Amino acid sequence: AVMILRSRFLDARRKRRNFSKTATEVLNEYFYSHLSNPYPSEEAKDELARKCGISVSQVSNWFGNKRIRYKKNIGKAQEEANLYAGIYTIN
Amino acid sequence: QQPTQQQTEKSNQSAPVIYPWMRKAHINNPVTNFTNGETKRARTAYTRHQVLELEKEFHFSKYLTRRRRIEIAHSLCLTERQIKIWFQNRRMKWKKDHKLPNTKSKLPDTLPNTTMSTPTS
DNA sequence: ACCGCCATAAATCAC
DNA sequence: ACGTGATTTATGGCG
Repeated sequence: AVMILRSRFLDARRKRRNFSKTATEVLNEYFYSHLSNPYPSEEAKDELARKCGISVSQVSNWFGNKRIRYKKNIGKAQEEANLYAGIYTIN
Repeated sequence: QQPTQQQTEKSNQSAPVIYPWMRKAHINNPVTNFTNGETKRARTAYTRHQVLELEKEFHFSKYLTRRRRIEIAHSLCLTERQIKIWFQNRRMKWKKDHKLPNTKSKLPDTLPNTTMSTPTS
């Protein structure tokens, strides 16, 4: 029983923190301005990671989560997030 | 029940655009969810015992022979495919954990010039 | 034909 | 309780 609790301590996600507001803003801006194909290239991920001060795999996690969670909504509060990209879909 | 509203409001131009990436993928062996009528993909969570054994085996060797894969599949009540995929995923995880988390500059060496301006940690 | 790598999906975990 | 970042099963493409 103790083993089980112990293993949870070692999990990395234990120490989860939210990204900074500016980081989230940068990521959202990219996401919504590429809504037709929100799959950043490796180079784009690199740059986003730099701008946001997070790792590339964190950028990948963010986009993975964002895509799935956007899909699960479609037309809910997603319209309101259109504040980000407006109507200029760069893709 | 008369939604006599066509929603011709100003916020009209936003939502309805559905791009191909938004369509569902991998909707096989679904689990019938009655309460909501939703059809979800089943993702079996392996038991602690299964993971423990797989983890032990991985520590022994990162790659499996066909023979070993069959043995493990039987002893853990998983399919060969599941074992194979578990090891693939585990290798990916190992790589992720094992590579240095910082300074991922893949610049080989042989810097063309010496204008390197203070890496500063 | 088969298997590994990789990016990704989707569900789920855990703070 | 929920939001969100991370992890765990699973797919498909390509080499």
